[in-house]
Amino acid sequence: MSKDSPNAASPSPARQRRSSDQVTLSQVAQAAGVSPITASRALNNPDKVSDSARLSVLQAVEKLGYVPNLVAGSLASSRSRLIAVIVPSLINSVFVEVIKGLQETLEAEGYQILLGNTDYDLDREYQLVRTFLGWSCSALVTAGLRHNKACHTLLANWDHPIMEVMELGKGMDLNVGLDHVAAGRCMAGHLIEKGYRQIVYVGARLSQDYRASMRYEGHKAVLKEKGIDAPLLELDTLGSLQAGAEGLAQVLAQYPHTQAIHFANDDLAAGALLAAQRQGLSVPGDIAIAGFNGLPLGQHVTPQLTTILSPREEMGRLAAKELIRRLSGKNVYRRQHDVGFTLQTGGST
Amino acid sequence: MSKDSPNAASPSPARQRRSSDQVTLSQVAQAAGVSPITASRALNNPDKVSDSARLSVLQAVEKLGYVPNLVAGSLASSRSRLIAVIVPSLINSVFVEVIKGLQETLEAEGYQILLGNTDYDLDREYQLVRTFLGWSCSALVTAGLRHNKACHTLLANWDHPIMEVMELGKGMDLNVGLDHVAAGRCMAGHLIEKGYRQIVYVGARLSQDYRASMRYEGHKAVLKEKGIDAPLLELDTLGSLQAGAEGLAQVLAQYPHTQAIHFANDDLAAGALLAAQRQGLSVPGDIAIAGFNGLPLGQHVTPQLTTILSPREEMGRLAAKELIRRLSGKNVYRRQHDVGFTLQTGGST
DNA sequence: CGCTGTCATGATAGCGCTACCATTCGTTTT
DNA sequence: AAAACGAATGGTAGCGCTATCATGACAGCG
Repeated sequence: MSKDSPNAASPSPARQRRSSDQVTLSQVAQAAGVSPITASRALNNPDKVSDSARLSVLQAVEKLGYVPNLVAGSLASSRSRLIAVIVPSLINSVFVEVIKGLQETLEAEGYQILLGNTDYDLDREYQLVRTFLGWSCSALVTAGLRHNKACHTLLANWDHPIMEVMELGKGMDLNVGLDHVAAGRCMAGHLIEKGYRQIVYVGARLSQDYRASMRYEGHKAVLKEKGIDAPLLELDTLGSLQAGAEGLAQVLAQYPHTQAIHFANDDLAAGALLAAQRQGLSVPGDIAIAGFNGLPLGQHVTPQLTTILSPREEMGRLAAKELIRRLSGKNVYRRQHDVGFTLQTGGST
Repeated sequence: MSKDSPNAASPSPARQRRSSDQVTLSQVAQAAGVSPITASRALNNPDKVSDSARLSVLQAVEKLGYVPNLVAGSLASSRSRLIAVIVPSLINSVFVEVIKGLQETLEAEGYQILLGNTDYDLDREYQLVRTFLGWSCSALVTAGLRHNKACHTLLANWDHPIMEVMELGKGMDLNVGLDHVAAGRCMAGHLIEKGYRQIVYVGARLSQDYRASMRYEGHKAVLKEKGIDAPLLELDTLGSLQAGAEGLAQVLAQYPHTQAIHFANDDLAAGALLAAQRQGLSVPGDIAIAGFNGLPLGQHVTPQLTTILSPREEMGRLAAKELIRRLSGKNVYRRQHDVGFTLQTGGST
């Protein structure tokens, strides 16, 4: 269906634009017998117009099936009610849960989410940020505090709220997250306390998932304090149940005396636990297993997985609330929010 | 004085707009010594300008740190390179995987995703569609073929591609999905073939997740053909491991002679399987369990879960490719794509 | 040598909406 | 009664970009 309407043979219309048959605000205004600007106010600042004007505008909207052109509105007002959200991965359910928390809160306030996925690539992040700034987003949410140089300068000169989530630290603007080093310390402390001494930390793609390596730092520090070695095994695949199973196998091969494995996340840990089960290994008798994140799965396997519960949806919701507060003019409540974490001990350690 | 630059101290500037300090294309053009329209072409239709012009424009862009204002561009061209994606849930990983497939394909072509979540509410979907149309999206992707009346008329009058995914049928425009009734038949057939006769179908919120109830229809039809009763148990919570465990308990209570349970999805099925394990029930000896989706988890539990594998990322990728084809002018390849499904038999049946 | 065709570039005029003043009118204040 | 005020409304001028047409330069061609 090609949409060429220039059938009327007007000899010299000078210039012609494709007439987008769309209903415009002016048409609504005309139908309602008011000026366009009043119609605009009736829709966007209802309390700035009289009841009668508002009513007739709303009726005209209904009658004509008017759909506001948000692009034009944004250009005119340089406000878009779009929020850019940039995450490193959609496979990892952790980020999806944060998005979920963001979304339910932001949508309720009339904001839309522009979603970007960097696949753990900071250059990709920069490109996404550039694009999103071009949409005059009202704010930007990004996972993590690390950005490349270009991205950093771009954001530093941007005069809208920036929210960095997931980890805690000195960010560019607003920050909601948790202390991953502390989380690593916490779990390592737990394992020590349980009497384990031969403990291997297993992560996947640590250079990308640098938050997992921050947890390893915490883990290592605790073991160091006790004079214990902290071997690290890095898998080359992304975190998954499958990878966890492989991690278990590699640990057993490389460090046969291992008593406990501290996995970088629950996907790995659960994968290892289920694999151990298949192989007839006793957990924690033969090997203890711990994870991170507190995924539901961990509570349904036998034994239950010892893990650290991170409040992911809550993180999204809190981030959204802070952004909304900021966007409504109320300036800065707190720049940094520690959402904390909870050690959840299960039978697996 | 033809144009008054905003910094010149004109005593009575009559009207003043907040001068958005942002670098504009005109400034770039000026710095490059070309007209704005040439600068525009240099960025958007590089092969329409001379090499020298293109080069100087690109240098000016770099030097001034120009970020194109996509809002203005979209208004002028009524093309936005935004794709609206509307899903009913983000908790259900199935939709996230479709989004992932869409995204990796669309982003590569320079499209951005505007994400909306209906929470299985068709009125909410209508609101989202309205908003998204206001952004002059280039296309819209929505999960499912069912919409409310208002949404339907709105979309029917919209002259951009509409892609309905997940299920298969007569859609508004393009459609990529699978036949859920057939999938239900397939699994029921498998269970029958395995010799089970007392089979309960367990779903969660079937009025919302109507695709699950389509699978039930298929399931029921097969049993009917064999003259077997097809009891249905509907859970009131959303699909989750926890709900699956509860489903198992309820089935055992209400239908003590049950030999097999056909769950609406793998979350439920895996939850039941793990629960059975905790309770010392033998699967499939005491009870057989089947699911739908082919989540990785199903392959890691013992016994492996019998399920139906649906190509979710593939569905997203295919949908994106079809959209891109359509958006590039190449008209309609095929309006409807059946991505199919695969029965994956595991030890659980 | 004029005629047409192609290429690179530019001038102009919006896209549909809202910010910014200006105006009107009825009501309050001094 | 005059002045001051606030509420409702409207006129105008853009927001920053691109579609459309117009132009000039130069090549090919009868």
